[in-house]
Amino acid sequence: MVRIDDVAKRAGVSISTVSYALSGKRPVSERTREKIHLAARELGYLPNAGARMLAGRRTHIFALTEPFRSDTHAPSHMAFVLAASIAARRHGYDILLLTDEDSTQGMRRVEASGLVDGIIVLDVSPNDERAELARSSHTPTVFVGVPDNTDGLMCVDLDFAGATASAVDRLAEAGHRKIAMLGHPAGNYETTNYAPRARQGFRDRARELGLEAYFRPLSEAQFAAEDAYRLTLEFLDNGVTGIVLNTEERSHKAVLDAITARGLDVPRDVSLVSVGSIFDTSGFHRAIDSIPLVPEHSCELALQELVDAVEKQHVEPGVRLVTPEYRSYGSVGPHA
Amino acid sequence: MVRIDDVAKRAGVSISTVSYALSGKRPVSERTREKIHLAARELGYLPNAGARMLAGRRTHIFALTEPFRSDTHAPSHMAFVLAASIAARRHGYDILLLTDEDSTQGMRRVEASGLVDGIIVLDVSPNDERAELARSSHTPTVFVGVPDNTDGLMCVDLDFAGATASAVDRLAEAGHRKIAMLGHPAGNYETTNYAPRARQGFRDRARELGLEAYFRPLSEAQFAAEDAYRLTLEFLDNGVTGIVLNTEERSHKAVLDAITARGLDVPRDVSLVSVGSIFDTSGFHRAIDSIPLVPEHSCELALQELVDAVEKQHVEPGVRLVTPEYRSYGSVGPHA
DNA sequence: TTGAAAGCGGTACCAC
DNA sequence: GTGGTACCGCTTTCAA
Repeated sequence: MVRIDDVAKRAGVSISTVSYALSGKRPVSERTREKIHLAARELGYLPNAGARMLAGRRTHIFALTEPFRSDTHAPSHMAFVLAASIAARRHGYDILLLTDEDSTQGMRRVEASGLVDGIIVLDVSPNDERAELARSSHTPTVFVGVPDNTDGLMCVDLDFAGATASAVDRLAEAGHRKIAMLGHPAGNYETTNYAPRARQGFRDRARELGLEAYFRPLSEAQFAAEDAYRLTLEFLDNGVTGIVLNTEERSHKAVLDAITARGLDVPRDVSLVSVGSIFDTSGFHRAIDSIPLVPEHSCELALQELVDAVEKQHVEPGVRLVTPEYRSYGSVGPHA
Repeated sequence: MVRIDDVAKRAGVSISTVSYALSGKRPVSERTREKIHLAARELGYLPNAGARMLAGRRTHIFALTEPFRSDTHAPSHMAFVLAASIAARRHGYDILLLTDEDSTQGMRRVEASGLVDGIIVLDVSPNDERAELARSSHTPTVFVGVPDNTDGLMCVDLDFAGATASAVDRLAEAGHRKIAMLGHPAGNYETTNYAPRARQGFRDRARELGLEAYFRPLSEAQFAAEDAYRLTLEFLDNGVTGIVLNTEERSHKAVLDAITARGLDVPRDVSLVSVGSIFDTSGFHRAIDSIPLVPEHSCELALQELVDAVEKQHVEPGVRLVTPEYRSYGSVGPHA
């Protein structure tokens, strides 16, 4: 194993100068800096992780806690893990997976052993037990998602209310006066925080604009697509001309099928906007405008917060909402 | 932070005795052992990770490299990551995620910095570049999957050939003489190692038993289900009475649909065995016998190998195949 | 059966 | 701008 002394010797300087030259924590003359970097590169030197942790009180590792529940949607979940990991690497941190059945146990463990500099919490539920733990922890922690009680917590999430609101805006601009929203399975309005926020944004903005607006949740997951089909037919038969979708992928297809079944066309007769989807809505037979949930955005912001907290040694609690981004694929047209 | 001196003080012994009592690397009298464990528990003591790495030359962390390719099947992938992580924890190790675009880069990094005690390689391709790296590495590495050249490598995988062979056995025992196998998309027979092995086991055993046997791959993923439907009809029309499935979930449904479409019944007219599936085949409308790919089995075996190599400081190269396990759900019946 | 003390390989303070 | 060195908290050898 190549040690810092090896680099120092080869560059003809002291080990402290090597340390400073590589960390940049103290000015070093251009010439020595180059010599040192060259030597380090030639030797393939990387500081020993353990020594760095011990002496520097910094591990350059973040823990990622993610309870794998039975209802976990694997593709979304993976996208978030991957996005978090990539964002972390960009800041020079590695990700340690915390998969203990009891998620608080893993957090306690890494905290007590000083294994990580910070913790990223995924898959946040409204009354998440990890919230309380984070409050009493000395390890900076960021939530990707929003629990009910956010006191003293750093949270990052998509602005779901803003997203549905701007979907309503878009439909209103196009002249639609009677709109509807298809939501998640009803249970999600109890077990998640984002579903109600999305609904709220829809209702509030529709009221502000004086639109006639209907909201319908789906029933449980396995029947969601059938539900979406049936409810869409209902909407259409009631003269709805703009629909906001906040559902999983299969229901999107079902909605398109229902519209076709009535002999109608998007966007000629009906306009569609998908909100908070993590999949690609431009790939459907009929591409659908989207205000997507982009894991990369949420995670990048979360990591910035976390790195800041770690390196400034001071956490700034608060909920940061990612600004929704409208992606136009031509599924919204003027009201006939 | 609670340090070892705190525990030593509270237990009234020296720090070396605490270290030995907790690691068990040296006999300690029953009485002191108890005192020390009590003190440690009361104080919530866990050894500092950095200090342990530095002094003990062991990090208790394994790296997990998993290139996320576009064709990655998220649910399977997640199941393997989770299984690996759980198996690792059971052995007292944590998992560090390596998601660099260039997978060898991450491996080099953790090796040079001594961040991990070992490496787990997932999603192995036939000519995996990580194989060469593992050979020249001093960090013990285990492959979950089998590359073409396994010289000097530790590999673990399901015995796919054995699995299809025993599926053939089961059909032969039930009196079927004309059987068929539905395989993966054709490309997988070039880009993966397990697909050809499964095909091989099917062909060889059928030949040994003198059965009339047909093998058909599917076309690319998005048309797989349609293919499966069509090919199944062909099989049935040609008098095939036993079918081995080595495909993803949707094609299983398509096969069942095709059988129904011909007015036939499982297992009265046709017998079915699924091989190497990672999903639950007992949940279909018609439950299907299965010789599954169980991530927990592969990962548990892989972790045992890796832990052994790390703790005995000696790797024992070789390919360990997990013995297939036949799960009977009543989809195989006697040949009419 | 137990204790004292020498490292492990860096970081960062203090001098110059 | 650069170098010497006292830690960081644990493991493990050596001695008792």
